[in-house]
Amino acid sequence: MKKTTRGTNSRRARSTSLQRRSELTRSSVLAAALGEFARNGLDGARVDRIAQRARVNKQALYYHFGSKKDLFRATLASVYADTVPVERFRAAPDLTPEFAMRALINTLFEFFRRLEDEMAIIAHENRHRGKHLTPKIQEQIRNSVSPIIQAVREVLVRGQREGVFSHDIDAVDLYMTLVAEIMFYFSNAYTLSAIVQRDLSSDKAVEYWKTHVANFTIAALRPGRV
Amino acid sequence: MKKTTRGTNSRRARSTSLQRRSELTRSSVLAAALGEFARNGLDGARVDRIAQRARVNKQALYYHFGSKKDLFRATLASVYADTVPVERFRAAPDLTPEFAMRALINTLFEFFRRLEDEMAIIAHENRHRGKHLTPKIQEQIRNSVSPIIQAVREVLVRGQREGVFSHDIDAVDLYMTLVAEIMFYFSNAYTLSAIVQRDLSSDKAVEYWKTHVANFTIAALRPGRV
Amino acid sequence: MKKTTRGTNSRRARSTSLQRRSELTRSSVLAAALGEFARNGLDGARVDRIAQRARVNKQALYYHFGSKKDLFRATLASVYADTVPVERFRAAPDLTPEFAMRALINTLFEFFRRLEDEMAIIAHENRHRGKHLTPKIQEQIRNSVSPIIQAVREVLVRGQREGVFSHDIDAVDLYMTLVAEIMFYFSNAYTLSAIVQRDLSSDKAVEYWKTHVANFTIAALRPGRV
Amino acid sequence: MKKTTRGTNSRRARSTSLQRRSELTRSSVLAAALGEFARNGLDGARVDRIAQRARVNKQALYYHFGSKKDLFRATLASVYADTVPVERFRAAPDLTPEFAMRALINTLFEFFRRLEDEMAIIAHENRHRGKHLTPKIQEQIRNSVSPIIQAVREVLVRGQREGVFSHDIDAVDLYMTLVAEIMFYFSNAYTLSAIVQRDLSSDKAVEYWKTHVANFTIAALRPGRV
DNA sequence: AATGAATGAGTTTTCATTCAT
DNA sequence: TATGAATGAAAACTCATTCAT
Repeated sequence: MKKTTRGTNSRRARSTSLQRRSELTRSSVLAAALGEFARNGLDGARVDRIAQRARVNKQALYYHFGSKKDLFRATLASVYADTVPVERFRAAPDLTPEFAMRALINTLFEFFRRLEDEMAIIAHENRHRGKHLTPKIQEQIRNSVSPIIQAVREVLVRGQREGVFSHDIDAVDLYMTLVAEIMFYFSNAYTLSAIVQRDLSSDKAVEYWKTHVANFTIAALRPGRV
Repeated sequence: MKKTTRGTNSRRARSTSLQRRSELTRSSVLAAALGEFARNGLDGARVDRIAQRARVNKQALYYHFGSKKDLFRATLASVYADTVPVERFRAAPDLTPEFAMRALINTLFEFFRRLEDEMAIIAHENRHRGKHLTPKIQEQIRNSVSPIIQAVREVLVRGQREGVFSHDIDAVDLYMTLVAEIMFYFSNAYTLSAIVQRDLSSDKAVEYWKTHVANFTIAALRPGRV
Repeated sequence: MKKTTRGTNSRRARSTSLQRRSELTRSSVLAAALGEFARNGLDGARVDRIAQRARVNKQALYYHFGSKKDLFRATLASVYADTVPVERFRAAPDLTPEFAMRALINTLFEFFRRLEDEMAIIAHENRHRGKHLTPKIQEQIRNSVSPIIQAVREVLVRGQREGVFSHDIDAVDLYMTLVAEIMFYFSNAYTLSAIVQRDLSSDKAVEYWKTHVANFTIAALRPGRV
Repeated sequence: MKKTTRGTNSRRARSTSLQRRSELTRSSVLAAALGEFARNGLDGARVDRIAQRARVNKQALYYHFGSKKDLFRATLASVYADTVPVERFRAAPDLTPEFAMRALINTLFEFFRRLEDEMAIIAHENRHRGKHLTPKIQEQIRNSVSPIIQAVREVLVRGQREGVFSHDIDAVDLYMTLVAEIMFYFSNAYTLSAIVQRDLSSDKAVEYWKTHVANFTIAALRPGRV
């Protein structure tokens, strides 16, 4: 950027960089806040630490976000705003429904696996009984989730149409079921590990659970009397 | 799991002369701590509030538990120490395996439904990455969970023996699957509500999900090629 | 004791042992308090710790001494009450005055060297500007110190009479001078060690200082013009 | 050694814009801490009282010093960091060695007489068995003390060269001897007063002891067989 | 006289937030 | 805007002392 704007008058160069700077500040604060809130919760999080991690001054943080609680709200919103790469959930239409479903489950696993911090924030918010869920954020949640539900629905409907999936199941229910089995695994890894006495965060363990979920789901979807 | 300080009331101070007094204090502090930690987490919890709710002097709390962190540890342990009502999970042997499984799922729902605070504590501990899980507590977890796993195993094995359940599934995996679908529902009610735009905590909604889980599970367990 | 009183009626045996017990309690509390107050001062000392070290119940401590401050006062008094073994300071009359003086200095060194705790208490009291020095304690101080001063005086006077010590020095001044050089060494060992960069508490270092003090004193006492 | 916040007063906040503010806060806290720790020791000192005396917010104290213990360490360091007025210890070369020595002793008396608080801090640290003596502080001690030792050495050597002082004495030993007799007097004034039944802090009493110390020292330094 | 538990009044420390430059 | 310093309110924790058995 510097190279291309070299030569233009200094005032413009400065105002541009200020805008950019502001955005950079916001986003680096949000990134830092995500990690801090995820690990420590709203109360355990330290404003100083967020500012330090974001490499911005504390005052800048207050300037942009107003207060710690507001920053938490903004972070919560950003969790749903940023993170869904829609295209990843487009099921390949050339696969059989069963394999498309397995592929989708695989994608969901990989997707959630990287959202440790986001899941922690969401869990936290639920423990706060949705106190910070403004209508706007609720809408963001729906927007964010809908492409995933849509992807589930597409595969499900195709399977039903082709007669390989049961008609007795609803797409949203299936979505919730899948997310339950995936998120539960990742968010409860530590206490579950005590039960099964294995490290559930290892690649091998994750792969095992992924296969189980896929098999279980496919089995449940087979048509037949229920 | 909730403390039932049955009987002793007015005459308590005099009649429970011995070290009972100590136990009463301990248990009422633990009960208060459970609620406070569940709602607010380790950092958000207030020692004053716990003491107040427990109707004990704040310093009694320190006398018995040493520090806030230690109290959290003790609370976590108590979550698993309070005995699971084993008999509730004894499947009636006169039911068909399918109905026994449905009955078991029903029991699990009712069981977890009352453990809001306990689930929150466990969620907190997972967010803390198991920092407070001492070996002793880990053992308590296993002891606490094993009768439930055992109940799941019994029904599963009976169904497999009678040829109505698939042999492709492991009892522990099934246990985890069921708990995932149940606990996830209760712990994520608020953000999930934003998605489906319904109040998921109503009896009707819980009943709906319970039926879904049962149907889904039974379907998955049908024998046949996978 | 038990053996000799065996056979006497139980009441007497008990009352005797109670008296004894009381005295034992008092003295073991005082001994524990001495160490605790010496190491930690009045404010830093912990009543719990004193009771624990004395292996008595806290209530016993309060029963016998009333309060922490009173216990400190009692400890301060005991410092001066217990500790001077008069006979040790009787100078051997067959030594020359110079050797008698060296012997006396040696005795003083050995005497103070074992009084680390007592010196700390005294230092503490001085920092408190003598706040706890009741008239009674002041008298105890004089009683306790006077045999030492007397011993110094005897050797000094004998030397003066025999013409080997100067007449220009007062016995009390000499006593204070000696005590200054000895107590200062022991009570400031840690900061002095930083200056001379040696461990002043080693036997060798103490011996060196003892010799210096003796030489210096003897030299100062030689008769001659001042 | 006492802080003299000279000059700045009303305009202080505005005129000392830069990091001077910080330094002023630090130094006024240190000055207040010196008095409080001297009088009450580490445990007896009250952070509130220090902040109040320093006329700063209590939290400013934590901002600058971290904790009570660290403040004690800083205070201890400051005791030795405040520069010894070297020039005061330069002996006038036109005096005879004997008079130079008397002058030096006089200077030492006047010097230590004003260091009541500093001596108390040092006494506390010794009672703490040098627990807070970091290597850095140890070096500060040496640096602080060395000009005094040097002054003692100069007078001693000159006297030895001129044949009026004995060669049998070491400069550091002489320094320690003098400091012992001076500091001991001031730090033990209260218990010593009980012994001699006089008020040792009066000017007259100090003068008497000063003369005694000088006479005793000069006498000890006379050359001759030891 | 002995003991575990309780208590109240402090004391240190923390932390979000704001000021002044 | 950026920064170091300041601040007030609250939080955790401590400790001498007393109670009840």
